[in-house]
Amino acid sequence: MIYMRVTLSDVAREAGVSIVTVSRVINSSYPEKVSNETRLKVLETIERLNYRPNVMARGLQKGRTYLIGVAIVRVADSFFGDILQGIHDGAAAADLGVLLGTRRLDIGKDESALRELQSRGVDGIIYYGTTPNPKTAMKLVAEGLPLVQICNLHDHLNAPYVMVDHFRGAYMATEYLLQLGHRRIAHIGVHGGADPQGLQRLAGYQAALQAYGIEIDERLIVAADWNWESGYLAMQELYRRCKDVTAIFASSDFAAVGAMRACQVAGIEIPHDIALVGFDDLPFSAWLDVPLTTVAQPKEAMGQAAVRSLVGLIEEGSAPNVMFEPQLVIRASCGGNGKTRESRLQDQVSG
Amino acid sequence: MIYMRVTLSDVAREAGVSIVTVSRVINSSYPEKVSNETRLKVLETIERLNYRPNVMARGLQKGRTYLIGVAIVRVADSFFGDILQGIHDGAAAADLGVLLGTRRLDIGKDESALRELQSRGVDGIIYYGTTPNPKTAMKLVAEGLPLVQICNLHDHLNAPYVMVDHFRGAYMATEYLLQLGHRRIAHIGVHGGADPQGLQRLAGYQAALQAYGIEIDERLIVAADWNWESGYLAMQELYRRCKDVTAIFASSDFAAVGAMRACQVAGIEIPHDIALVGFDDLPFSAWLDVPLTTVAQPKEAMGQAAVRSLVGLIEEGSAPNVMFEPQLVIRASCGGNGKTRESRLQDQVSG
DNA sequence: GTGAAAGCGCTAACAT
DNA sequence: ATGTTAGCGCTTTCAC
Repeated sequence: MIYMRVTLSDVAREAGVSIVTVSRVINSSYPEKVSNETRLKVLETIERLNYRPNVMARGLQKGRTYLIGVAIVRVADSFFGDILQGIHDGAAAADLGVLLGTRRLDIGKDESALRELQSRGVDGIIYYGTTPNPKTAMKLVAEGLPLVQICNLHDHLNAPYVMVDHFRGAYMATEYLLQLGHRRIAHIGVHGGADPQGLQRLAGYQAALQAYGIEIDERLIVAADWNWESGYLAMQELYRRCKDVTAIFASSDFAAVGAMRACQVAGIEIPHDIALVGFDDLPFSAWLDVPLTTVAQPKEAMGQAAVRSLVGLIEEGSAPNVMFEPQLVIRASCGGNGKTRESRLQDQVSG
Repeated sequence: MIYMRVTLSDVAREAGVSIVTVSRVINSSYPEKVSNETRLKVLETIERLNYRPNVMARGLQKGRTYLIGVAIVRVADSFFGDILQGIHDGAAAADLGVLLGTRRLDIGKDESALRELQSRGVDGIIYYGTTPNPKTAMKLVAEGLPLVQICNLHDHLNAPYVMVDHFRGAYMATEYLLQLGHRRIAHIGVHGGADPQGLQRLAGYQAALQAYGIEIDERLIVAADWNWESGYLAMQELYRRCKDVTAIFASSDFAAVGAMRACQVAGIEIPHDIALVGFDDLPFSAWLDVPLTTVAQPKEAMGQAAVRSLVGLIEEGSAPNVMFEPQLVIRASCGGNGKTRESRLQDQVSG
């Protein structure tokens, strides 16, 4: 069977009125411009024919598609999944559709994803950049396409952003370790030039150390990536470099878990031998054998905020930047007064 | 600045040709119907003006949107994330856009998500149902909207499906435990009537036991949900019921991890005291303290297959059902010859 | 080879 | 209160 949609004119014909009248009934923008009798007749016909307005056709006329595009690295990822969920919920609330424009983690693949979204006529784009120099995004902004940056901030991109204060989050994590008495604190992080947020977290780590009068030891800073494996390898590298480390701030929970495993294998006990703090508060972090102390980002809230900003940009032409406060979630991986998973679960179950 | 797209007629005017000619240049369907000179001139103009075709307008004319809708429960989930990634990649390869139609886990919320997608004029829908009686989906199929079911199979829904053989996967998991010598094998699973796949996994578990001449003990079957907490609670319940269990087949890795934690807290050691098998092979399962033996589904491949099926359905009017084979991934949670995480990682790193 | 005209489903502006 | 006309950006006849 061929799929033929019911259109306005079908309804009009069936109801014995003109197309415009039906349109008026549908669009409440005409409160009392249709007689009650006609309105009822039309509504009945719509119901009977199972009519659904064609959003695309409406969009063509209005110059809007009521679609927003999301340009993120990939969706199969705990972190982006939460962000995307927030975006979706926010969009649903604003009657906007969400169009995926993912590209694989390859740096520089922004181009095609963004152009693709533009070509589909999205009203605006939520952009998670992975390039230090986001050329295509800048071009689109220059062309006037509403775009908001999420999580990552690009200096040269003239678009509002929604993100968490990475510097402050890293500072908080490091300071927490310092206050616990640690002095040899290592950092496993992402420092590729392409990742603004990784650099900000590094800077926060360094600033905290300096604030406590501790000299920065480059040997304690190990590069990793946003995944488990790299955290594992980074931990091995770190241990190769120096054995006197008592604490680690990892700039993502992925890396932290990888490091945890490397410790386990090497017979290093967490938190007894080494204290560990992560970043992001990913869903599994609370369910590890040693629940992870970490810096949480309000991921879903950020997704929703990004939609609100984008709507502002589309409709008012401007939107403020939104900076969320990170929050230190203290669990067991630094020992001390941290809550254990067990007590947390009791809270959860009883609460 | 207002965002005004460059249109065909802009290009035509600039290039001094008609709109149709430009359209012909764009659509390679007219191989040699345009003189080389004109073609070059037009292409140059397109480049200069940075023209991008308006996919929506094209769709309006063609009666297609080149958009497919994805109706899944939620995106912020390791499982759905992978599926969605597969769908996205498959769609990108077929030049299709992916529109999100998520609804929260509430049963019966299918309705609005599906209608919303229909209203946006998607060419077809990939559907993960959560209702035993998917009324809206059935109505859409009856109306002729191409729809393929993913992961879950609804008996009364006349639409092709792409999924893994849940029964067989559960059978394999249980048989593995049986071959390891276990006889008191419990099952933590999802048996709500709304979840076809949970029931199939239960059936596979039961069939394996029966094949080995073991009577089914209802006390060993505990209901859970697709999350950690419920696995944790289910394990506690199970242990309350009987203490002689030597193995557990959990019908999702989420539940398995929850059970693992409950064991840890209760001082039960895995795999020494109890062997554990999960289902789904979620990303974190390999990174647990005791890496989880589990039944893997080819999630991304299934997403891609679903797109191919949907394209077939849209373009040919039919598509075959696709049933993937589950695969038992043996790690450490059942002891014995299972690979440890450590050896796995060596493979990974060296390979 | 190229262009003019019609129309996809809808809404806005202007009648009546 | 209802209808007529025009046009959103594009593709598809059908002429030239």
